[in-house]
Amino acid sequence: MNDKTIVRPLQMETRTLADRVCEEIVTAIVKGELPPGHKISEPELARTYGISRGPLREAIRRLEALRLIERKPHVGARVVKLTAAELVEIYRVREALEGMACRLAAECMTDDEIGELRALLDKHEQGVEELEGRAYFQKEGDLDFHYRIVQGSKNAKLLEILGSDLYHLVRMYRYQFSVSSSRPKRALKEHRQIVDAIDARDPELAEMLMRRHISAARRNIEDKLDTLSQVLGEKRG
Amino acid sequence: MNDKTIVRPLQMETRTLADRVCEEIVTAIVKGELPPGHKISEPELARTYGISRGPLREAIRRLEALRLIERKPHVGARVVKLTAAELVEIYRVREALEGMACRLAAECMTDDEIGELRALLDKHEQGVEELEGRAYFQKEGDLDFHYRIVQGSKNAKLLEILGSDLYHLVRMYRYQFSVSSSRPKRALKEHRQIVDAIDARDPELAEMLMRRHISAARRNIEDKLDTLSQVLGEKRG
DNA sequence: AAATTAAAGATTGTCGACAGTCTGCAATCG
DNA sequence: CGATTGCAGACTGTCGACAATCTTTAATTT
Repeated sequence: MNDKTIVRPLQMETRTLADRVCEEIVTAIVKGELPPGHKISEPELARTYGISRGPLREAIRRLEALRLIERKPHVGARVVKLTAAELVEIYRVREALEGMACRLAAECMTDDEIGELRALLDKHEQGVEELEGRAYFQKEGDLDFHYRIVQGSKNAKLLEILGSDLYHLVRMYRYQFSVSSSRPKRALKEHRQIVDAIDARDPELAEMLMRRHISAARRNIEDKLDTLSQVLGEKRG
Repeated sequence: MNDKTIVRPLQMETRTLADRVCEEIVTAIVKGELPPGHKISEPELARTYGISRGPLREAIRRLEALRLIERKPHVGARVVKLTAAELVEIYRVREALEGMACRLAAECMTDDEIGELRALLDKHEQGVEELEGRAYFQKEGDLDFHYRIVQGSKNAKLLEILGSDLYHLVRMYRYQFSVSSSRPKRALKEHRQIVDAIDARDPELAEMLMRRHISAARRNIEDKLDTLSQVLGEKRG
């Protein structure tokens, strides 16, 4: 009960080496510094981060759990290549899980949390108007909104799956394709409808709206990718 | 293009040590040989399986990814304790994901797969009648049915999440609480309805039926656990 | 006697080294 | 000239050992 309770000077690295390196590699992958398909060389990365192969292998294992890299025995690890089909699959899963999250949020979210959600949307609206709504919305704002609703569901499993299995991949996709949400105003409007349904404590409406919202985004991606593959397909077609 | 296509004599252990040990520990945990809350001692387990701590640590990390154990830095790993609340959370997630899987299965499943599904249900019906439907149904038969529908969705992400994050925990719960599905005939009837909806290529009905099916199972668990905690709660007043 | 502190034991995190396997290149043969 | 085989290099999988941390026990003090 004495000086031990002082705040540690600079958050004395209580986390393990593997923890920190894992985080760094995650951002490196999401930002594209480690591009998809890139070979992960254990000795090279170990030198890069100044650690031994032991902790690095632990970090790599964790990245595999996050579905950011894929490993083959005796061959090595590579950064995942997100194909169009897989991205669509992810959006199907998001539709299901976030729909459920939204339903539960309408039941469990506190009034304070709903207020914060509205404030967040107001901030987004500013961003949409000021920047003509591409840069801000595309990056983290949108996922912020979705993440908070998942938190509002008070369901740890939902949070766990969405947070550790899916959102990293979605973020990676957005960074690398530089997707410009392409319908920021409409998305914002849909977000407001969703909050209204949650505020009205209408679980079924909230779920339906969220599912339509994500489903629309999925169809948006499907269209883009279809036209893209058509253009590319004509060459080898 | 010659003899290289012969089947390998005895599937020369191409998997790594960590792979095999991980599998063994998974079954040990699911079957309760390693009970919930049990401390995972690295040196002890290493001796048990006759391997070094290196591969064992890798296996432990994989178990952590499967959510079967929890680790704290510098303290160690313990087998997860499945609380009632967490189990209900898992069933919420299953309701969402398997509902979506069932919807997609109604669109994507081949007629052959549907036929196999019906055959499986016939086999289950025999089991229900012969054994008065407890032992067989509770163990693997039910999850077989659900797993096949998820496979029928042709969505790898769904299969990944359900297979690696949730089903192990459900299996563990069933082994350890020895839950006797308690409504085998009704569940079988619901299963048949679901297959009928898939066969009719009615995605929305299929999803709704699957969700109701899992939701009923969840309420069943909630009731049991409520009464159980009531009984236990009277002691501590 | 209870509580606090200090030391001992064990365990986890980290490291360097060795062995088995895969990849790529080169030399050889058809 | 193309395909196959052998070899060199690099890399991953595995192992044993050391250091840092946590837990437990015991002694000391109030």
